[in-house]
Amino acid sequence: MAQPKLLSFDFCVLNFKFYYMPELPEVETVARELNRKLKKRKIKSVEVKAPKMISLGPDVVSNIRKVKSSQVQKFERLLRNQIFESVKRRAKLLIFNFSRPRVFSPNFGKRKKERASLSLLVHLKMTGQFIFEDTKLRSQTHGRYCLINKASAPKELLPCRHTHVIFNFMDGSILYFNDVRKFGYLKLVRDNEISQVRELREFGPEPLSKQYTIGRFLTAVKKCPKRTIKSMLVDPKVVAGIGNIYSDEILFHAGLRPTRKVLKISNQELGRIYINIKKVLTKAVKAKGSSVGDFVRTDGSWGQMGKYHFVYGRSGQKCKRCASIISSVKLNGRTGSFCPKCQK
DNA sequence: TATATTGTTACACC
DNA sequence: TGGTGTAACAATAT
Repeated sequence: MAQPKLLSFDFCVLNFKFYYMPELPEVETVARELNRKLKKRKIKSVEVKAPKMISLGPDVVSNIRKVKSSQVQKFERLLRNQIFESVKRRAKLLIFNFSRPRVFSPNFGKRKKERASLSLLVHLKMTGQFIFEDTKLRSQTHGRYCLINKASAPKELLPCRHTHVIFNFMDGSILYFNDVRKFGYLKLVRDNEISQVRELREFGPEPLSKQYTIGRFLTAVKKCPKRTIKSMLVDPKVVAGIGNIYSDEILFHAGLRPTRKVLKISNQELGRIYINIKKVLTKAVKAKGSSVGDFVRTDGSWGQMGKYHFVYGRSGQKCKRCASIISSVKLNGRTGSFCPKCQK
């Protein structure tokens, strides 16, 4: 009887059902939540259980690269005593900033030893998730809950077999990083190295920024006249943060099929796509924020998030607008869904 | 066994 | 040569 009530308040879950891949709105939600929850918390210790998921320095990320145990130790050591300052998002990448640790030279603190502050870059890829566990909940329950999978078997003790990195805070609260597929990564860099991080350099513009104008959109798109519009929207170098789900939804609302070639799209149609990039993502950022909250309160009820989707994941079902059957195509190795009547 | 997924890379083709 | 597409890869639950 007491348990659902407990879960409804102190337990902050920041994750998504495994087939709702985190894209810009989901990562934005995670960033905002974590920013609020982690601000000024000091790390007591870090445990890395899956060395392949972490890396040090701005090097190119590779899932295959073996990380030596010394690097794991260094990763854990560098993060110890760090204080979370902020969590931000760039494309689908989470950027954690830590405050500069006060390190003094041996001569009685007269001279500060120069040391760059640290940033942690985290990509959730498909199934990465952060779960923050407050002190209050932990003192009130024996077990901890990990809603990592589906409604039929939602509860697992934390840490579970998919927990790969654990952040223990001074006040007893804990942040878990889980990833079923292990495609995600945590990359620790010094702030003076951050400009060398390749993925950050190569990201296209943020679609929700004021700087992302119709002009920028048109210029970028028209550079590749022979590509399909869908492949342009999901290309992080063209525009940041859009994946399979939102590209499908944007194209539905713009009324264009994903297979259309850029060359054969009119300026008016491109304008509709641009408008809907802003519209769909803005709506999703708002919706994700609230639906995640609902999800936590209902404990195991995963619904809510898909209710705004018109085409994604609805192949074979009726179009919500015209009742035609939603079709799908394979494009660049990904499934694209569209309504054959609403989208031309 | 086939499928789903992201982002990167290797390679074929025009 | 470079623009473009295709396939493979990482991992694992369904």
